[in-house]
Amino acid sequence: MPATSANTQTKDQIIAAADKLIYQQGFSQTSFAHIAEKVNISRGNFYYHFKNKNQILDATIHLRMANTHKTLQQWEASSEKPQIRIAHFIDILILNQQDILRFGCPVSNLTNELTRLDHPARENAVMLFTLYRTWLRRQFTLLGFKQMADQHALHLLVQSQGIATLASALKDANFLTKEVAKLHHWLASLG
Amino acid sequence: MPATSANTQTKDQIIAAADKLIYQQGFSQTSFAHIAEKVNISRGNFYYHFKNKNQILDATIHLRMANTHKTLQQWEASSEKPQIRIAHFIDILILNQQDILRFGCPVSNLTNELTRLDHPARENAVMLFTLYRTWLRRQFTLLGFKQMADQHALHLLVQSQGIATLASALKDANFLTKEVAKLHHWLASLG
DNA sequence: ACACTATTAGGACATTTGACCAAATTATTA
DNA sequence: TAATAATTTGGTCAAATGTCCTAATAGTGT
Repeated sequence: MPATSANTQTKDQIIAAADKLIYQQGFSQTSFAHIAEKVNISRGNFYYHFKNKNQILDATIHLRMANTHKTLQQWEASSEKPQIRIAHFIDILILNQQDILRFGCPVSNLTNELTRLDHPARENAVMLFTLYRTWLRRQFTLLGFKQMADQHALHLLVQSQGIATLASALKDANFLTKEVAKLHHWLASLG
Repeated sequence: MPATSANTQTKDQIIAAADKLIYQQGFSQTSFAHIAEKVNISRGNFYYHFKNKNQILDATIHLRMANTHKTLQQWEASSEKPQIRIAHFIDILILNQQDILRFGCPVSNLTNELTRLDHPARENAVMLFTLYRTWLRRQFTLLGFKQMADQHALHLLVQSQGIATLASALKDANFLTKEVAKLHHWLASLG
């Protein structure tokens, strides 16, 4: 069976599988055996692409940061109106409804785990929060807010975190839908 | 070295240590070796008091349920005014500030982990949420709310979860304090 | 065809884990 | 004190884990 071609093929597949498994099971619970099974490679192969398990975690976080950056740019390009852009953020709760109900929020999950592990990569995980916070703050600034921009950004982060946590714990899709509607109303009442 | 006396001495110590370690490190990351070190017993001793690791988890959850029940009763006895009772709930974010900043909320942490582990004890962990929800709903009912009582209860749970998550991720005690003040204002504006 | 590099496979290793057990120790009761 | 029960110890076991290493294989350029 010939290798399919590209240089980073296997490496990217490992990162993609790690990304998904870390979200679903957590970093500690995600073993090389699990990833190897998903990607169909041998365990020993990892150490050609990565120095150790922590480097896979780093690569995963960098992948998430890149994806987040891309998403934020798409939202920015989707409209000139900050309200519409911000609405996209609220809607990720709906877009990822299934996953959120099953596993919760990937950002807070990883941050929380790395915090409790006292893991050096914690800072990078927190940066995913900061990415959203900074972007939201900018949108609220464009909306005309000055001092309140950051508070509004944090408000949205608090709400989405609380909603995701409760919806996942109660496994209540209806609750999630209604809370998202509330958030949209709040956003509309601002402009 | 003679055993100190009481029958459930060691068993209770195990559960207490497990409770703390599970909060700080998570259930999976809490090993018998960890607990044994804290309680100063041998690893083999566990299987005299518990059938397996899951039974320690069960005991821990039951301990938390008992403690929560006791706390709710104390809040109820603290005042005739539901607002004051509810205020106690809000204040646990301040009371447990240190721990929350370091480890997050113990209820959602455990529920989230057990959910992602597909662990049978998940249902019991969720019951800790339900305990607070039901109690808060009753207080809001006493406050005069009927249909909205449960929504208000969920609102408080969402807020406290979001605040705890963000405060822990950002490690920002000031943010936590301010958000708690907001919650108190919201509560005052209801009555 | 040949040599050289990139990639992968598979095994070995030490460590940790939950689990189990028999022997030793302590406490209780007759 | 002697006998019985309650409790604790320390060791063993198999499975899983991250890490490391060497040999095999695939790909590339001469």
